[in-house]
Amino acid sequence: MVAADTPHAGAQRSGTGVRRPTLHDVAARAGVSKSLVSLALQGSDKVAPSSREAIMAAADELGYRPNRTASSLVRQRTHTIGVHILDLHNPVFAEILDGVQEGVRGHGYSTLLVTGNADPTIERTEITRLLESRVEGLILIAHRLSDADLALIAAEAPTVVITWRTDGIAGLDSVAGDDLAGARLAVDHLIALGHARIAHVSGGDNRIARERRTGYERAMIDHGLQPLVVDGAFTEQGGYAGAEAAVDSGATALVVANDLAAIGALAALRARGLRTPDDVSVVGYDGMRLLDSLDLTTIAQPLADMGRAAADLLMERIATPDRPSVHRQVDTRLVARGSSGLSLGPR
Amino acid sequence: MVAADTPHAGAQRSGTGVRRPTLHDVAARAGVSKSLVSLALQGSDKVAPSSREAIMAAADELGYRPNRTASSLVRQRTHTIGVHILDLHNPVFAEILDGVQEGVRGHGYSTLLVTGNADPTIERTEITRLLESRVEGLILIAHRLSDADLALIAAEAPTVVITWRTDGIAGLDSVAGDDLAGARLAVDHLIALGHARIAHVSGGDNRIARERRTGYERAMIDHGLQPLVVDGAFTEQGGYAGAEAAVDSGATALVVANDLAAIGALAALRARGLRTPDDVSVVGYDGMRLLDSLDLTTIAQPLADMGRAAADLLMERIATPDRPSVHRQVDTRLVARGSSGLSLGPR
DNA sequence: ACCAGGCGTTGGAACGTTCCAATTCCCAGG
DNA sequence: CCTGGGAATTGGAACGTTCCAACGCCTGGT
Repeated sequence: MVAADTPHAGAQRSGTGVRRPTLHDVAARAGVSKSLVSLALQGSDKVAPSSREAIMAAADELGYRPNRTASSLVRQRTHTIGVHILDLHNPVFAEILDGVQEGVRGHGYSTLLVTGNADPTIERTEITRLLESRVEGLILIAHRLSDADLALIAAEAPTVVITWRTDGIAGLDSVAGDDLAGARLAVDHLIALGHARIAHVSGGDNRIARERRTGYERAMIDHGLQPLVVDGAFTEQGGYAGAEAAVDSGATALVVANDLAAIGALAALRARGLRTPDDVSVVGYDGMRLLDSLDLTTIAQPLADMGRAAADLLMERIATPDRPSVHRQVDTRLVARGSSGLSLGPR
Repeated sequence: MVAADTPHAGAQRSGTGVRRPTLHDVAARAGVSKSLVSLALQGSDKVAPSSREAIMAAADELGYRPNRTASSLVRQRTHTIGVHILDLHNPVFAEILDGVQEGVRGHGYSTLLVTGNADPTIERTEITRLLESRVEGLILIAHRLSDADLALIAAEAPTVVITWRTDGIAGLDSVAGDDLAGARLAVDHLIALGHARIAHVSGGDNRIARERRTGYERAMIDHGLQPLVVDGAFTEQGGYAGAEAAVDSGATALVVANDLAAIGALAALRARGLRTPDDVSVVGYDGMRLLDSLDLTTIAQPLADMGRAAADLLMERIATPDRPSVHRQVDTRLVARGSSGLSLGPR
């Protein structure tokens, strides 16, 4: 028993005043130097068993908790990676995030999470914050940044973009499916079921939406069919409105830009008294888990795997910062469920 | 122009070697002391305009980026709060997280996010990690910790538990709806629609599930009806299996433990060729956004608001660590949609 | 001509670690 | 009895900030 004025276990209140015990305090109580405490706590084998015991006991009694900020400062490593997520509302991103979490935890990293609410300005400031916190890498689960901004960011920290291919930026890797091919899968599937009036409910004006739309258009043309694109968005509301417009134009099948919008489309059809798939077939895109229960056909991507792959890629780049950029393409496949079925022919 | 050996803007590669510029470097280039640079960067008004300009220019040219870890160390503030989320797969938690993010960002905080995958051991180690990172507060979006663990944690950092009321632990506040009353709302609604054979698909063996179950049972008994509880879980699979068991027992209406399970229940009914609400009515619990499109009746909680409320509570407690514990109860209401309707009477 | 006082600026200590170089201690070998 | 050397331990510098006390300088009042 030493130093009556050092705080002791559990006693300090959460808030003001009472300083948390440091290495010094533990050292004083154990009767050794702070260096030895540091060594012991790191599990070094050059600490005498007797000292180790005394140190552990002291640390325990004081409720000592190492200070990572101090440690980070001197080691020049934070063991933290920054994650930016475009939109927490979309379960798809949450599923990717889940994979990311699992992947980085496996490597002993924590995640600092930010959202930009799809606003490039907020996105930039939030990412700046991550950079100031000296994250060792960055994973962007979709973003709205320009290539120039992206290059600046990637120059400061290894970065992985999930959701679309990004080439030609040093220090940056990407993970994505092939949206062109995926959209074609949907079209082929519906044609095989006998549909001809297949419409596309678009995802708005952004990179992924354009890609999927193009894939749809090309596939239609290749089959000698007339593309029909109606405006939508990557939201339930977007899918709802788009589906209405599409059936108004006489479509018997819908290739919807993403799953969320497909759920909205289904609601629109239901509201109109149209049955799925008897009257109108629907195919979504992304492959979120929930769709299984909703019996919705979709172009599925291995979401959690994408997150894990991004984590792996990032770890590799942290280890080898100068290696060339890598794009990891995940496979996209059609998961046929009840929302797509035999067409009853043009009405 | 000074110091030819200092790194210059954009030039340093992301990885090895090249040291990032520090206050010293900026100071050297601007021809002033590091103290003045620090002052200028903090926007102090006691820096001469000429110096300020020179400093800003130098910082810019060097691509200077303040180091938050160093700053945190000396200021004893990290401006970071730790968030633990039980399960990223459940959109409900994501919606709460979204509110949390918004709430803390408004106060200039970042979030360090971890998941424990519903395993108390992982949960503890992940939260330990947060504590070591010296987060200034903790928000637990559901957890599996014991009260003892919780008390230990709350003694180290202000903590808010979302999802159920937690009393009697110093330094800890909570935000939740009234599950007892909520379950009663569901029962009342179904009885008003003429149902009598109302079953409850439970959420398994955990605190919330028990609460909702008890609410259901009491409401049934108060109405002179016989409770019928079938085992389920807070997952689609749980709801699916539970719904099968319930209809086998002749139920015409289902109060399902949460929305995810309700979606599963709907799938089970569909698979059996039962129509909703004509054959069987279904009521979920939680109020996730998606349900609107799915036309599923639910006992709704203001999820994002709960997240924001937790953030506010945490900010208050950080400001006043010693104030008494607060429980913020949010209101729970029935949102009637198509999945619940008039009963056709007992079959 | 001198001094008070404000403004702008500066050096240095501190934050809590890690890690290197140096020191002490002890024992075996000569 | 001395010495060499390994094991155990230690002091101190460093990491990049913040902030305090103190400094020099200029201006204006007397």
